[in-house]
Amino acid sequence: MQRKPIDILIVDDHPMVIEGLKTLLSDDERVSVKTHFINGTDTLSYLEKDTADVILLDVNLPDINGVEMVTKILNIRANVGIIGLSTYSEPSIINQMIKNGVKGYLLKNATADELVNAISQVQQGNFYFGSEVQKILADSVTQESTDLPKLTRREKHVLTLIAEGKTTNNIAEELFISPLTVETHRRNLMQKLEVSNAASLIKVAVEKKLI
Amino acid sequence: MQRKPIDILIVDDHPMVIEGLKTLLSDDERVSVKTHFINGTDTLSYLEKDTADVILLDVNLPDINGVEMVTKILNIRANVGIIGLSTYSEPSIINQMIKNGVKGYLLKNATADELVNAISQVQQGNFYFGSEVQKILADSVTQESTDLPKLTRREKHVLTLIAEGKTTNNIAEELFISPLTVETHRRNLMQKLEVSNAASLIKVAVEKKLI
DNA sequence: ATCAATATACTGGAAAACCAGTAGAAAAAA
DNA sequence: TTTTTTCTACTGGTTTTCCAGTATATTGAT
Repeated sequence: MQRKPIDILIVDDHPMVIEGLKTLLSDDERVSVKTHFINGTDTLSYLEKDTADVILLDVNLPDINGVEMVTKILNIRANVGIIGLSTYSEPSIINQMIKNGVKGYLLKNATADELVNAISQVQQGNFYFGSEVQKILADSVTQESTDLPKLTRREKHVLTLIAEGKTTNNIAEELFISPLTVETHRRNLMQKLEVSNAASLIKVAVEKKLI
Repeated sequence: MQRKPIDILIVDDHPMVIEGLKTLLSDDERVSVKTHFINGTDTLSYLEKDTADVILLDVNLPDINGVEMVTKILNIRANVGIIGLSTYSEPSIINQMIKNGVKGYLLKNATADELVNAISQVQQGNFYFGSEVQKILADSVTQESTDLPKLTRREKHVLTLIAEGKTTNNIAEELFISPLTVETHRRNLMQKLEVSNAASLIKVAVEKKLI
């Protein structure tokens, strides 16, 4: 029994990846690449008129970031399955993507087999994550929330300024607030992030990809 | 006059990139992809027995880093043209690659045209850099050496410890030296890296991929 | 063997960061 | 509207970093 092939949409700004995916998928008659886009905007406007079964979505698009893309896509087509694709594995991003509703996630070193597997699983409504991705997910559970203890907007702002190497006084000038206030923010940041100096603060900020 | 096609070697650990490159290059009869490898070791042992005209070399291989690969390849086959490939543009890496002898550098969002162009230029002994890469090179000239002003081994070590958020005294204990010495190192580091506090120091260290 | 670079260590003083506690105003949430 | 959170700001005291200059032992290179 030959079923209708799964319609695939590829979204990636790298021509060589697009071609690669098409080639890898062309050998398998269960899937059929419908079309491809090299940015988020075009993808979304396409989805307004037409749809697909599964979208292979590069996380690093030139215009819209991957996490937002997931939300926007599912807003338009709630039934489409999204598989995230990225070169490197960034726990926080992957976690956010999953929260927003991706059904699968693969690194770009995935094989054709993994790819087709992921697609058919996702099309059936299941989840599929590459082996490396699974490790990351496991880690992020053990480390009980890789994501940061909610910082306020102001705190994040101050944190980025600290990370830029600005001194308390510099920051105070830039934000038109008292240096004492800046210090309070820094103190609260250190407390929230459980560190004891500005250096560690930046280390954490870098780790959590805050800056 | 139909010349002998340029023999290409692809080195990349992403199946989809390999397939993509093959597809993109298959349309052009001036080039011919000889074979491909997914790691550095296999590539080098191949080059011991056989050669190619141009190597498309992914900078982020699983076993050997791109910069070293260039040196090793040219050690075996001095006449081969190497084109670096990477997803993101990292000035320091690109600069090092060029120093070590790559003849071209492209980001993975390069088009088929750019790719073939780069290959034929490099094969003729010329240089070819993608437009984004050229911008970076221009910037790094203006910023007079994006690469770090030689740090001593000890200084690098101290820098990493600072970046880990350790205090001067911690570091002193860890290295069995006086806190005053650690401070001197830190001072010299700040001078060399042209910053004025530990926070910036870490920022720079992160930027330069020292840690 | 000698010279240069590196790693080590100190003094002393100024500046900035760090700690603890408090508290009013503004904005957001209930 | 009331409550809570966030942003703001202060006092006062401790610790650490930052700056400038100096100096010796240990490497490494020629």
